[in-house]
Amino acid sequence: MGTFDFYRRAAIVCRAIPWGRAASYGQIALLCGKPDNSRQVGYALNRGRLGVGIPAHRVVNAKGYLTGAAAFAAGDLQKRLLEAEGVEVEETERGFRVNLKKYGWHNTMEEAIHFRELFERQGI
DNA sequence: GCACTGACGCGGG
DNA sequence: TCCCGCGCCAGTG
Repeated sequence: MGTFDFYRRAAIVCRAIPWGRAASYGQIALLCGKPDNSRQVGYALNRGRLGVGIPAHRVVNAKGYLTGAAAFAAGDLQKRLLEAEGVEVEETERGFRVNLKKYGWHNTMEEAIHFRELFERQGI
């Protein structure tokens, strides 16, 4: 799988993040079949490589920090978008943070298999 | 090819 | 829990 296909997969996975939930870069990379490519997920979102209609505000780091907040139009836009979906965002010394135990997108085995088969069918 | 970068993640202390 | 160091990998000049 090349990087182009990886970005196509990432776009599909990101669009599947449920309303009111948050997913980590590594989690998305894993669902795309490349667990070591978490950094590429951040790169793709930052550079708009995943196309339009991507709920980028639902992507945070593994500890729940909104590490991509600076890339939004306003400093607190990502925070407000999450709160508008009912996701509590805590303000800490080290930045905004969400509790992934409570608001994380906890994937089931069926979900992971679904994506794998979907990518297989689409040849990506 | 080389060095450096970064919306990252993990394990150890 | 926090803080580091290290590994990771595509992109960039």
